[in-house]
Amino acid sequence: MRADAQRNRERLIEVAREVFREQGYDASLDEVAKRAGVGAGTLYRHFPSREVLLDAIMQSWVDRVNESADKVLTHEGSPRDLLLAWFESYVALISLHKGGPAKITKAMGDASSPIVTKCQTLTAATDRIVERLDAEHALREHVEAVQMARLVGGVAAVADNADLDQAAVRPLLEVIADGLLVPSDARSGADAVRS
Amino acid sequence: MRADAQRNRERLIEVAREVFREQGYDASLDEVAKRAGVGAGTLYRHFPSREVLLDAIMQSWVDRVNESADKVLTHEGSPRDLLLAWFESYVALISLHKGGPAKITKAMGDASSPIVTKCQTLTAATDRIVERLDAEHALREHVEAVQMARLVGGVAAVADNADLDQAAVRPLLEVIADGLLVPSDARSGADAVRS
DNA sequence: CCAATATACGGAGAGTGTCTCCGTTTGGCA
DNA sequence: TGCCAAACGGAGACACTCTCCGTATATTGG
Repeated sequence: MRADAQRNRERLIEVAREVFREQGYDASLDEVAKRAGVGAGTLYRHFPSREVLLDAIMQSWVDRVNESADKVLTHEGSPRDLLLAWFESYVALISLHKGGPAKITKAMGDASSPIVTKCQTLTAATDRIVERLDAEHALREHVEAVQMARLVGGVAAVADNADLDQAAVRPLLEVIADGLLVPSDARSGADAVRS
Repeated sequence: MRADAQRNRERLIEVAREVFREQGYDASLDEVAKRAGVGAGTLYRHFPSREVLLDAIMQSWVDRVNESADKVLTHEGSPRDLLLAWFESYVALISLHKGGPAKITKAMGDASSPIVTKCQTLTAATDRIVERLDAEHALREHVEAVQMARLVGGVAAVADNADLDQAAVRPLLEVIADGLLVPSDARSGADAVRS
């Protein structure tokens, strides 16, 4: 790739990240081009669609997802706390921009989406959490990472839509956690085994 | 109102319902006007915004909500079955059109939304279910209808986004139900009292 | 039945956003 | 330095929302 093309590409990503943060995923792409000081054609040559641009923006995001999962897994606490910690991370990660949760839950099931690899990262991270909890026999039977992702994605979508703050989201996540974990009295046995 | 105005208004609602069902809530309003055989001005005079038009479309929907709640409440079965029956009705009711769940969960918290009364209908219906289950001591403490609406709305939003079918939605609703209901062994006592 | 008039209609067009096409410019190599 | 493939830019076609105002018509009182 020619040096000027490389520069423009990077600048566009940088500016787009800024604009999307300010105005949400629906922001005008021409605005992005203008603010980056390039023509609309240049933007669309590098990023044929809004989705492809989003994909590029999210490169660094993949690292954050994995870091968050790592961090959550080092937590020493009850399975419920661990699960809730991951849920809160999850919501935060997909709610970086307005409209983010909808975008991501939509792409989740769509193999042809340009950001499908990003979603896989997220699912893989969720899977690590599921495996850990499964090893502790803390989860009910037949709990899959995809379902967990859908449930928490749903909460994030509602929170994003209705402008809920973290305090309002927490109880919703607790309900989901309680629905996924084996009831507490049954679990106390498993806890005892583990410690 | 003049007779022709009345006619146009009704025709617009009818056509809009059809177009929205076909193309989702983002369908072009000019398309609605054209298909109804009126000018764009006529449409916008009757319905200054897309939201107002949606509100008009949904008049009959209010009845359906209440009917569904009535029907669910006549169910003879476990609290879990009753709750799940309502959840499925709820999802169906807000998923009548593509984009519906997002629209409704968004309006849910927004007192200035033109369809706020419709949302209240939905919340009121959910409240009836909550009261019934509360009377049976089947719900955990501090469960509010709003939270329930958000959780199920979230699932509906995901399902709508990712094109999930009913079979895929069911387990998600079960998780939420299990998270809201008191664990089964604790509940058996309450059941005994009721029967 | 016929004005007179309030009421409603229609569609051109302004504003905004997406995306393409193609003439012009430029980076990189021989 | 000179060539040319690669990249640029922005005008403009197309789509959608919403407004404005000249035109048409339903209604009503005489």
